[in-house]
Amino acid sequence: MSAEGAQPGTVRPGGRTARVRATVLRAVGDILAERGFAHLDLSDVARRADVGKTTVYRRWGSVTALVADLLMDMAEQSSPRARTGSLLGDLKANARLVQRTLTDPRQGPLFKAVIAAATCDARTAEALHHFYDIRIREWAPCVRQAVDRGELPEGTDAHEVIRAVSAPLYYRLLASGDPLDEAAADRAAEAAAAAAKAGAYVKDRKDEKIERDA
Amino acid sequence: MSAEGAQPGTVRPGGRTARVRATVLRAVGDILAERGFAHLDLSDVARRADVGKTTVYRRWGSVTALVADLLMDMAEQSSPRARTGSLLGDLKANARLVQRTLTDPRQGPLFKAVIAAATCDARTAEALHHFYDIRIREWAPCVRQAVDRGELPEGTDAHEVIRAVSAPLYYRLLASGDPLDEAAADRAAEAAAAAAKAGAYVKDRKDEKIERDA
DNA sequence: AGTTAAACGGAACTGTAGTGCCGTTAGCTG
DNA sequence: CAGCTAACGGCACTACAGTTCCGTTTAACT
Repeated sequence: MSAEGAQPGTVRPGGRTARVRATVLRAVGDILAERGFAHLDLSDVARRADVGKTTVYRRWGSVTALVADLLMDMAEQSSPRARTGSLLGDLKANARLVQRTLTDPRQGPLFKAVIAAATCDARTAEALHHFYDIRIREWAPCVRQAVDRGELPEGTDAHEVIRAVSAPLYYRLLASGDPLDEAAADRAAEAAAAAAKAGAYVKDRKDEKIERDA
Repeated sequence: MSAEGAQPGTVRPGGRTARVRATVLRAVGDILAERGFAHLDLSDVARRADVGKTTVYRRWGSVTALVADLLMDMAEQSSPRARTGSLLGDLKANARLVQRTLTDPRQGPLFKAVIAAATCDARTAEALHHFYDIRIREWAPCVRQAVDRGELPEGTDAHEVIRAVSAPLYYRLLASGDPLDEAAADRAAEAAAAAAKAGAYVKDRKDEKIERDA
């Protein structure tokens, strides 16, 4: 007898199963990139991937689950960090990378769609957070090295600095709509570096100036 | 004869028409806040608003158009800025306001959903950008006053500083998933203030250090 | 108050997304 | 390489979102 609790695709992950997954995720990415999250439905995915409709419904079952799986896939391909020798150089390289990704004709719309999907479902959101966690971990050493070199104060939260570089770019992409050019990327990097040098990202500041209310 | 190009609701905007719009937008907000963008469909809206299904389809016609109209409505209610007397005080007040809004049980999910909708449609995105443009204009004077007081360098881009306060909070909400607490808000304000003081948001820097490549 | 047509709303219709059934293909194990 | 069954895929079915049609209500203007 088989353990009936197992999800389809987990017992025999290779061969055809893997091929179907790759084709389907490719189709999902294509649809998200060119039509956006709102126009994604499972029937359409099955048609585009040239795969049985039943298969898509059985293995994923919902739009958000599809996107979550796509994010798992995206999380595996990592892009290595820069090593320019200075904090500002590294942060600018990171900012430029993010900026180029978000303005790319395929990646930009894709990221928009993936984030939209994550707002609708907890599991998808979790997959997205995992994705960014990996990317941030990849780049955090830049900041730690800057601390070692004495460029930044001791106790600086490396992850927080890396996030500070991306944040303004994502804010432009999703909220304000301001242009996402190289100047914006450089500015994001410079601002993060300046704030970090001023100690804005030093963590666990128990020695903070005494609260002065009441 | 009537100009047939006119959109429904524009010729007789008062009375029942206005009442229907208010009820429908209320229902849209409710659904977005409690179920998210993916589960919003026009039939459901009509049912919840206790309004003829035909009306919703005729006047709005799509989910994104509904959200765009909701954003028009949201843009009208503005929240006045703080006047604490110092840049950091004002920025912290702004950061706290954004943080409280995004963690509010109704407003938080609503903002997520609205941003998700904006990623799927150009007109909705435009409405969202307009919404943030208004909010940012409202708070920009804080920064200009700080320049006048000599707290910030001449030529500092006021809008950019205000955006820099919100950006990390939205990044947490939508991308990284890190906690959106008061500490995060204070950090965002402090980082923006520090970067601004360092001159990271001075615009039109034609006197920038000479490019040194090739 | 009366007139006009803008806007609403009920009811019937249609296309298609989502589901269930079952036979076929092919991945893993020994 | 043979057997077992996980996983796929075609087909028929269902439910409901989205559309059309037309009669009713009522906002705007005189």
